[in-house]
Amino acid sequence: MDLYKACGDLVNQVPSGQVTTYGSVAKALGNHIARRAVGVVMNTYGPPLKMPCHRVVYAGGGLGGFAYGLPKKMKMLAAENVYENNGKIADFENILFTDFKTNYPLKKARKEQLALAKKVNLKDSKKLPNYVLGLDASYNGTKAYGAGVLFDIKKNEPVKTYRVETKINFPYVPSYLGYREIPIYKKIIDQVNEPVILMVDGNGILHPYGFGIASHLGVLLNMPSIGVAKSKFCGELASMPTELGKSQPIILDKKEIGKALKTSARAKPIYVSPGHDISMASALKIVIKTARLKLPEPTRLAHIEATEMRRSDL
DNA sequence: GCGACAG
DNA sequence: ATCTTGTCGC
Repeated sequence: MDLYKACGDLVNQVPSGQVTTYGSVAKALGNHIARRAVGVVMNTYGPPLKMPCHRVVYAGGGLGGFAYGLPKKMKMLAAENVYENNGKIADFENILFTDFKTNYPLKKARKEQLALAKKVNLKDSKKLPNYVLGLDASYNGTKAYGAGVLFDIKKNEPVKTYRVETKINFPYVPSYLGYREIPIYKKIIDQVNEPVILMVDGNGILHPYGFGIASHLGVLLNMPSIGVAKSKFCGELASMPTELGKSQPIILDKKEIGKALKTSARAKPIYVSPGHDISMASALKIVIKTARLKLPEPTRLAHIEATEMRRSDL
């Protein structure tokens, strides 16, 4: 699914003499939550996709942003008889275009997530592997650098590092992270021969639809997986964990969807949730066992590696 | 201005 | 995720 192209196809429908909003384009993509992603897409990928970014403005009629500067945006709009009035688009309500032709790609994606979410298994698979594969990605525009760190649980040490580079076609949209990063991780996992537990930078079932990237990846590849996030995506926690190595449940709709785990005395807790083919208890146990600093070693090392790959490639 | 939506 | 030096504190 190429959401960059889908975004370009929508913005190209806005006629000269009219404007639309970031949120309207997002709704046409299938979810208003993608409004910020629309701005990011135009800013980062607008030129190659050739879309009239200058016709996209804020919901209240504010001017919005422009990669080449606001004066240029206003000049281009003026050439189409669209003018500014005190920092707002004149006659905004009457020249607002929202009548997009679309097949709502994000609605399709959500439907797919909901179907796949039914396959999530939260019990431990017969025999959990002795290895963890920590996964993380770093970005420069449309280019992604992915790293996987194979980690021996018993010996408590990294064994091998995998690296991949790939083009991506999906922006970061909250609750759709899998569609952006799974293609990267698949390329890494293809090279791994040992049975592993996937440890992903992101969430498992700690997700508004119970289907974060760790669950998504685990179900698609039929592998046990764990999600480890640095901030809370959703749900409520009764109290903050204070003691090192202790956790507090995160509740959503009266169900426990994850744990806030204190792994460092001074840092904020991390958020652990099972992805697939693993229990909450085992997911937590493995994260605790592999954590020396704030983040568990497999993801921490993968993060360092992915960042280094990007920097050395500049 | 506040709160906040993983990466 | 990315843009970014030094600095405070355990």
